[in-house]
Formats: sequence, structure tokens, C-alpha cells
Amino acid sequence: MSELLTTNRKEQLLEVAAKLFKQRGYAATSMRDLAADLGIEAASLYHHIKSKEEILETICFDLASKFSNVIAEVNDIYFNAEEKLRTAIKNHVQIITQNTNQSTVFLHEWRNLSEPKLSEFMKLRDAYEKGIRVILKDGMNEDVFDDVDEKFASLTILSTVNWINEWYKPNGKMSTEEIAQKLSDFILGGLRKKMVTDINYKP
Amino acid sequence: MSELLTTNRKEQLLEVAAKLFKQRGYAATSMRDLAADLGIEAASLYHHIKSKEEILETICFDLASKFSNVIAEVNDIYFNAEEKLRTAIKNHVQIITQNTNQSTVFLHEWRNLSEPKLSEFMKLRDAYEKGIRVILKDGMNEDVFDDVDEKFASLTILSTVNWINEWYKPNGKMSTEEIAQKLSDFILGGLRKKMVTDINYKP
DNA sequence: GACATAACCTAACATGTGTTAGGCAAAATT
DNA sequence: AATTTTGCCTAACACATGTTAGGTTATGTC
Repeated sequence: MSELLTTNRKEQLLEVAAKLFKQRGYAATSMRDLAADLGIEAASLYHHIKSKEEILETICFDLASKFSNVIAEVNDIYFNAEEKLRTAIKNHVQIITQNTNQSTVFLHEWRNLSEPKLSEFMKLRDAYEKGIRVILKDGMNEDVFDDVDEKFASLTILSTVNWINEWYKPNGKMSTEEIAQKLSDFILGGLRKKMVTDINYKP
Repeated sequence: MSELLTTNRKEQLLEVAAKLFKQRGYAATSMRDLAADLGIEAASLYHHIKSKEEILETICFDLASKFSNVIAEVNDIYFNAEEKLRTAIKNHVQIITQNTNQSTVFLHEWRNLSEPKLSEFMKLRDAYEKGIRVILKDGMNEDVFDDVDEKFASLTILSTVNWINEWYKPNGKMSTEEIAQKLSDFILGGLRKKMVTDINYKP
């Protein structure tokens, strides 16, 4: 049982840390703050982790690997480009809404990593963005998407799906699926009113 | 001349502070870091400012007032809704690209404000978002925009224009106007290919 | 019942933090 | 020329920081 308890306690520690890092920021959260929230002394934290930065690393890289997994999966299983993009967006939204605290850390606090972890992390981010770009390229090849600057478009899409983290509250009225669909519609359809004579229209 | 020099020195201080706050974050930037970058001692900073937080306040509220001004201006001078939105986006992009360091602080580091300045700041942000929402409402009334959830759409638009700050470099190859136009096209037009039978199309 | 281990504790460390007090030299003002 | 103001300095403060050392207690295993 000891093994299990350790794991649980450490997971709890990481959870609380993510919560505080989101609330106050990494640098502004002290080990004493963290310990107090867990009901223990600051020194006791070091039975579970090696350093403060190790906590940040764990949170950032855990989420990075989740993102890596889903983008690989989407690009592996073949759909048409639009379905691919919709699935990627749905997965992305799911990760963010199911890991609200960790997402904030992943999106904002990673800057506090120091080398070499910092570079390693940025590489993972870039790889994910490239995954999105592949979908866009596919879509343009298949003539389903308009011709756009890939880099520009991928960044804009990421901005849109990442911004959820800024306002999403777990008990809000919109479900993950609803959010994902609205975002997909927005990204794919735009805002301007048009006669729907969409070439690849599906009901 | 003394008056002028004071102002210049203080502006220089605020500029350097914004740069460091962007690079390392507010909490991770010490007064000694800031002083060193200016070539003076930490204690000397207090001849120009009252406290560290006052610096953060000044940066955040200065930029907030710039945003307030331009949104009021756009909603004051009447265009049709699409032109309004395009102008608002252009203004927004301009503020961000012309104040890169301050923008990062405005977008991310404001969390470090303490009450009552924190609430005051959030009110200003909300007011700006409402300004965007007014444009959307106009557009739907004029039947130029599709019917959308205003809150959702305004947040999505803001996410897109704010994300510029994440990748924009002052010496990049895209001009402010280009960025603004591409973003406007993306937001208004979407990604999916369609026969352009836009009801309100203008060349 | 002896032993191992996990989970915590107290105490302390070296260093970094924002800030204040008081002074001094150069520049601006009178 | 005398005086004020500006812009900086040194020294120090009180406190917060991440982390280490070493000890204690409860829990589970043999």
C-alpha cells in the first residue's frame, strides 16, 4: 500500500501545485504556500519531489505528452481534412477543459523553466504546431480549405483553442462538445454571412 | 530641464521594467535586476516610483487606456459593421505591435495586481470586450454577420488578435496592416472553401 | 515482536527580497 | 554666490525564499 499512497500523495501535490501556479503564478507561489495548502510543512515536500522546478517540469511535460499523443493519433487515423481538423480541435478542447489548472501552467508558466528543459519543452510545442500544419496542408491539397499562409493559420487556430483556458469554468453551461463544435464552426466557417454554396458541404 | 529629465528617466524605467517583466515575469523580476539594467542601484529606483507594484499598475493601466480610447473612437465614428470590426482589429493589432513588452504585461502579468487595482483593471477589460460585442450586435442587426453567440464570438475574436503578442517580432516580414488584414479575413471569412456569393461583398 | 519504510516534523542555513534612512555631488534656480 | 532640487549613492532593515540535516512517529511486512 505504501507505493500506492506515495503516488497518491505526489499526485495530490502536483494537483495543488497546478492550482496555486494558476492562481498566483509559479514565481509568486512559495513552497510554504504549497505546503500549507497540503496541511504539511515546507520541508516535508522534499520527500516527494527534488525541487520546486521539478514540479513545474512535471506539470508542463505531462500535458505536453497528452497533446503529442492526440495529434499523432489524429494524423494517423485518416479522415478527410475537415474531419481531421474538427477532431483535433475536439481533442484539444478536451485536454484543456479536463485539465484547467495544468493548462494554464502549460500555456503561461513554462517560461519559468530553465535550460535545458526550456528548449526541450519548446520543441514539443513546435512539433504540435507542425501537426496542425499538416492538417491544413492536407486540406489545401484536397481543395477543402482555402489557400492560406500555413504558419499564420495554424497559429491563429491555436490561439483560438487555447484562449478557452482564459474563460472556461468547469461548471459552465457549455459542454466540451458544444465548445469544440462552435470553435470548429467559427474557424471553418468564419463570421461573414454568405449563401451556403459550400463545395464540400455535408449536413 | 529637470522636469523633462525626470519624465524621461521614469519613462525609461517603465520601458525597461516592461521588457524584464515580459522576459522573466513580474514576480521573478527583482528591483535589483531592474536597477542593474538601468545602471543604477536598487534603492535609487525609489526616487522615481513609490513601489514595485506601482510600476506594474502604470504599465497595465496605460495600455488599458489606449485600448479604451480606440474602441470608443471606432464605435463613435459610424461605419457599417464590417468596416467597424476591421478598424477595431487594425487598431488592436497596432497597439500590440507597437507596444510589444507592455502588451505582454497587460495580457499576462496583470494577475499580480492586488486589490483594489485588480478589480479596477478587470472592469476596463470587460468594458473593452463589451465594445467588441456592440460591433457584433450591430453586424447581426444589419444582417451582415451570421447569428452567433455574442459572448463566445467576442472572446474568440479577442483571443485571435491577442495571440499576435505570442509570436510577433518587431522586425518580422509582415507589416501591421498585413497582419490586421489577414486576421480580419480569417475572422470574417473562415477557412472552408465556398463559392463567393457573399451578400454584402465589396471588392 | 523486530524491522523497514514512508511521511512527516523542527531547526536552521544562506541568500534574495522590497524598502527605508540618510548623505553627497552635480545641476538648476534664485 | 547662495540655495534648492535632482539623481544617485551606501548601509541596513526585516522578512521571505528554496533547501538541507537529522530526528520522530505511524504504518505495514516478515
